[in-house]
Parts: sequence; C-alpha cells; structure tokens
Amino acid sequence: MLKIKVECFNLKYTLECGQCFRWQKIDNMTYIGVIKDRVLKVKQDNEYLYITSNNYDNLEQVVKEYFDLNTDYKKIEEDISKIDNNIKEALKNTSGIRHLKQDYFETLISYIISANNNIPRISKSVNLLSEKYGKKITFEDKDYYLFPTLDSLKDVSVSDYRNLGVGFRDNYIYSTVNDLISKNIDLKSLEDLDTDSLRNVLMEFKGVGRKVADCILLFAYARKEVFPIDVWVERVMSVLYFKENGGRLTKKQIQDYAKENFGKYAGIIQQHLFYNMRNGIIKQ
DNA sequence: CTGCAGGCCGGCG
DNA sequence: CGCCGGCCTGCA
Repeated sequence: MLKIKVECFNLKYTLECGQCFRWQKIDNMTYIGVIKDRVLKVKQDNEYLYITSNNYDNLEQVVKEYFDLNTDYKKIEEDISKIDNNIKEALKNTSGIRHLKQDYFETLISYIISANNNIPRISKSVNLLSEKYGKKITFEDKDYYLFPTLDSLKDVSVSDYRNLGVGFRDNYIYSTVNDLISKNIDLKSLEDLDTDSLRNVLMEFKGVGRKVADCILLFAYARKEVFPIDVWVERVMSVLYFKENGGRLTKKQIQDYAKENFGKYAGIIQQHLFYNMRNGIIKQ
C-alpha cells in the first residue's frame, strides 16, 4: 500500500467533477479506476491518500503526475479567489478539485464520444471500448481493462464502433484513429506546441470542435489557461456575469470575458464553476 | 410519446 | 464567415 500526504485535495470532487469517465465509486472516500497501464484503488482519509494497485512499479510517480500533486493548489486557490467574489464563493464549496493529467489518446477519443452526449453513456461506451480492445488486468479478483492502444484499434470498423453505443460519433472515432495511424501523429510530441497551435492541430480531427479540443488541452495537455465552454459553463457564466443581458449571450462573449479576467488558471476556475452549477449549488 | 444531453459537421445565405 | 438543422441513443 502506498501512502501519500496531500494538501488542498478532495478525491470525490476531483473524480466527480466530470473531467474523467472511468472511475468507479466504492464509497464517498474510495474509488477504483484504470489509468495508463494499471488499476488503482484510491482512498482518501483527510490529508492522506492510500493507494493499492496491481502494479507498484513507479506507482508514486504515476499517481503524483495523474493527480497533479507537485503543484501548489493552496496557492492557486488563494490567487484565483482574489479575482472576484463569485470565484471566492464557489471555491468555498469545491476546494480541492485537482486538475488531472490524463492520457492523450484516451482523452482524445473519450471527448469525441462526449459530444452532445451524457455522462452515463460516455462512461458506458468508453468502458465497452476498453473491454473489447484493451488489455485485461486482474485486480483483487476482478477484471479491469486498460484503454486500448492506438495499434489495437487499427482494424476496428465504423460499425464496430457503432456497436459500442457511440451513435453518430462512430465515424469520427474511425477517422481520428486512421488519421493518427496514416499520418503517424505522435500525440505526446504535440506537447511542444503552444496552446493555440495545438488547438488547431486537434481541431483537424473529425469530431473535434472548439469545446472538445479545449477539454483535451485542459485534461490531457495540462493547459490550465484554457476555458472550455459547454452548456453548463454557459449557464453558470450567464447567471454570474451576464445577468443583465437576460442570459442571451454568445460563446465568444464568454470566451473573451474569461480571457480578460480569469488569467492563467482559467481552466481551474472553469472546473469549480462547472461543478457548482452542475450540482445545483449555484442556481439559475 | 416528445424532449433532451459535456457539440460537431455540413450546407446555405 | 456565421448560422442552423440533423444527428445515435437512452432515459425522464
């Protein structure tokens, strides 16, 4: 068992704020998930995380990277709470959301599936995809499946994807997988690009528009300044910052507002506002 | 039975 | 270019 001391960390908020799709809740403090090459069981007890896994190689490093444990969130939360009162109030409810660093390929495919979709269905499809094409891992007498590698999807057809319940997104996934293979694109090496260039590259994949690209930038490439705007963020922003226009505002207005006012941690702010709105803490 | 959900694509004005 | 209709699927 690995024990890690944490500060400004809330496991529940981090895993339930909508940034990831493959964690299974055991109770309010314990979750089981599959990340990269292993299965993790993580339990939080106040300032400690207790982690068990099928694979202890490099485990501490894997966990620290995934949960962004080398970043000082106490400082970040102090900084962003000074921006305005809305953020300060939201942070009181959701302090400790960590900005996960997830696998590039998994995030790309998962967020293509997320378009005009709901969380249970997204999770179902991602899990089915993994069960069908991912490597099986046995942990505590149960079977889990890694997210498939790019290579393991090379012969999967459009209708195979359709059978996972992804609907019209089937050919988006197919096209993206084929682009990655035929153009020999290395998602990791794209880290070298600046955020705007990287967004443009991502948006060339079918099924990746502005919102999906921004989620990939935030949740896989760790670009904390990116501010993805989905319907919930649209709602929360119109309630908190644009009440006088009766809620009728464009995404560009929101984008501009965030860029001008939220700074280099706009993505963290987005997660807190999203979680507050989504869970009815902030009302319409 | 309609409406709708973490949007995107493609066609049209 | 910006706008807008259509879209898998499952669940309220």
